[in-house]
Amino acid sequence: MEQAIHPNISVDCVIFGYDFEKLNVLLVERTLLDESSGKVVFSDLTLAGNHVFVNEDLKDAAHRILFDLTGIKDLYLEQLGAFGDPERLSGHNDQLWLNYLGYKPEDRVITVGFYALLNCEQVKIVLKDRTVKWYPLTEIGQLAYDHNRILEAALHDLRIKIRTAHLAFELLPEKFTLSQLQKLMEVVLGKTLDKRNFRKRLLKLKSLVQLDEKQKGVAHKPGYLYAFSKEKYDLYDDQDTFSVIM
Amino acid sequence: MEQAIHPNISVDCVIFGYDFEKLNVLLVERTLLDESSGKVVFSDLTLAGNHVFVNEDLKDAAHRILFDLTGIKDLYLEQLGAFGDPERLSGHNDQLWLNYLGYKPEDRVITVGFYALLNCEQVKIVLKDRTVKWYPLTEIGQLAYDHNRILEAALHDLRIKIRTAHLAFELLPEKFTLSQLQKLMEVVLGKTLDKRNFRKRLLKLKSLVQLDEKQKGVAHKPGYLYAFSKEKYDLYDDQDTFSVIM
DNA sequence: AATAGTTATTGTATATTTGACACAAACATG
DNA sequence: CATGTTTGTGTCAAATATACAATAACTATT
Repeated sequence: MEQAIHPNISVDCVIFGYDFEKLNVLLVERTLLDESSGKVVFSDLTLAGNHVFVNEDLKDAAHRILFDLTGIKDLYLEQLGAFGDPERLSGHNDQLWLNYLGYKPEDRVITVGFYALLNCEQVKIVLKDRTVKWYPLTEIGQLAYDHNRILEAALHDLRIKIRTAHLAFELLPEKFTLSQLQKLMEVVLGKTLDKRNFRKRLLKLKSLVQLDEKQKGVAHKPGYLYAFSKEKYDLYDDQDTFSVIM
Repeated sequence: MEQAIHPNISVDCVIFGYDFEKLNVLLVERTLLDESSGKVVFSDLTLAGNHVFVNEDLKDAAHRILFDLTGIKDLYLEQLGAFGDPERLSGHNDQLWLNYLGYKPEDRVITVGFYALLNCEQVKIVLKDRTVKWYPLTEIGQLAYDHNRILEAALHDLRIKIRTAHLAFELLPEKFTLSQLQKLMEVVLGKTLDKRNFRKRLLKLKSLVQLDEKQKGVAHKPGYLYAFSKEKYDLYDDQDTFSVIM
């Protein structure tokens, strides 16, 4: 792989992490220090992103960025589209930062947005040379560049696509209870669902298989564990999808 | 607007045109002549596309390309995403053509796909310096570059989004009959629909208004004309959308 | 002027899906 | 063993989806 950086094309990833409570997004701190005084000029947050290499496929670049941050190789990745407003890097802090990194601040950069889905349990080592943390979706304020727009687009797409059933499984561990799945849908869709009706529908999904195993160590009646069967999903394809869940 | 061409970023548009019979796509002929003999080296078809200007918004670039080809300014435009396979321009003919146009064939170009919708009646002057023609969707063979992939993505997106009601109106003239609308849905969705049930559902749409006018000059009972009301659509917003049509 | 050809318009009965709702069983804890 | 907590399950009414056919309105032809 050619390692030269392409000056005009970048990739930004909205990394959604679910912790059984809420949706979080992995954000990277961007802190500029004054070179002489060492004082903080500004400090804010960005999505995980970087320029692509000149001979690198866009999706490969996204996977590379995800791997560097989470150590996971095969994350679910969905492209959101290109963001190419000529003014997208023209914020004051953005210009200072690009200059600091050695880019030409006036260069046109279009970015391709992706989003990734994972369960927070999956990612242990989040630390690197820069501070990277989970932020609850509901508490995210203003981000660098046009990253709020990208986040918005990602959330919009997630809310639509999660109805196609298999997306939800990316946000859960391998084995999960129906209640955990329901809670996830409630968090993402932003509304509560009826337990009995939810189960009735879910059990129609051929790709959702009940295991011979129950939850352990919980102070209540343990639920059966379920898993997503990729084989059955591939088999039944689109019958097993779309608006199965509401 | 800065007129310098950006060497690394292009825009390609899938222009869908409906002619009350079938879906068509506007394609551009790409014919390379041997400079000395004048013989045709190859001749094939491409989507409507071009490089963006360095300070031009992506959507603006798409509109510019559409205007140059159709003379229409306000076409419905939807972004499909970025296509960035490093090998996307490496076909034999593609390399010859890029060289002929004066680009560096080895340059990395990512393209952003869009699709536009219009009724074939809307566009009169299709001629320019290069041959541009409507091709029935079902008869399109192999296109240049990765344009078959872009076309596929556009069609997929169109089939999903047309269920959100207002897309269909872009493919019809201002006034249309319910049968014309039904035929359009049948063509796009690729299946026949029950007339009575179709009408029952459609008439629930608040944004679809019946005019005091009937079809004229047809050799059968004339149908009422209908129109799409953008005002009512904006008013009722998402109640008026999604899976109203099946 | 009558007829043939074509498409528009409309309703009902049946099957299917959705939505609301409550209680006993199973585990951990103290 | 009593308490707290979550699981797992069925029915009925309402809404929605589907299948289906006969008459009306126009043009073209004779």
